[in-house]
Amino acid sequence: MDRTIVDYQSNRLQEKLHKILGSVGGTASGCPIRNILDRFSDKWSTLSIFHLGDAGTLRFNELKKRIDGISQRMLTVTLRTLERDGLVTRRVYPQIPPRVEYELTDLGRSFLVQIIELGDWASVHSAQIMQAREQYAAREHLVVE
Amino acid sequence: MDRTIVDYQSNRLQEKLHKILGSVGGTASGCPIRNILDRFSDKWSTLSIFHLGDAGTLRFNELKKRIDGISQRMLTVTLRTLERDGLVTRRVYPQIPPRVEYELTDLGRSFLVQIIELGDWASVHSAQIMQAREQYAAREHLVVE
DNA sequence: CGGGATCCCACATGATACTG
DNA sequence: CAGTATCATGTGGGATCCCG
Repeated sequence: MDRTIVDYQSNRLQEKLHKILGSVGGTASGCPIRNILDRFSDKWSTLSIFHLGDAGTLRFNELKKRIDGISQRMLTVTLRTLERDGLVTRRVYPQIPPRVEYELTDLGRSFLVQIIELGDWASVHSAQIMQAREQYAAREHLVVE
Repeated sequence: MDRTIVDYQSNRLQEKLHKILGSVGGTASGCPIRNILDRFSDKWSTLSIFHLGDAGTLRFNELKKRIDGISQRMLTVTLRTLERDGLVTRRVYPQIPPRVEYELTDLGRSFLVQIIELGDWASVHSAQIMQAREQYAAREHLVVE
């Protein structure tokens, strides 16, 4: 059930790890890998993709209602970035008042699968992590004598 | 080979997605899921875990040498957080000069597997994303008339 | 309705200096 | 060697106002 102990030493994973470490080597900010990983780390990006994945197509304000606490500005900025990276399509209907619909691309759905797995991991291990945090405060640090 | 088009509509994934959306619902900053996802998004955390996963055990300065560009302060802060969350162990040898070794826990190795998959996704799709970015600059936005 | 433009501040992070 | 403490800064992101 709980796969906490993982065979991370499998050739397959080691291979991927070395490939990644090679790619991120130069911390030159131009590094595309780092650049993409930043999308995963962005709170608003992940939430936007979760909701678009769930709902299919959403208008700007529909999305805004679903993402609790996001400001108009950040939703705009986030969606622009996702559109620029090819994860989301933006469709404008030239009518008054304007209607703009957002939807995941195939690439975006592929991305969604990844962050679902992340979220699932977090969900499964959250209790373990919360426990570690509690112990941390009241712990003597490990000392080898 | 390239699984860009993914069956993201599988019951399994939808189930996980709904579970996640339920958990992140209240954007109360105390939310453990959001809280954990922040670790994934942290540049220095992911790099630290990559290198610890690759090397097994590393001393403070060994790790610092491997993570290009990290400041002493940020490495300390990062390692403390990872230790607090139970992802990394910190072992202090009381000798002069001091010797401190860091190593992934089982939980940390489980985490490592997740970010390897992320990095792999980024690596596989980076060309596609870079291409999307180039097109974005020179594109007429999609308008339905 | 769906933004764009500004202002502004908190906080994350870098640089530097000191220490057991 | 492995930090801690202090100071400096830049920028992510919220609040607000305006516009087609």
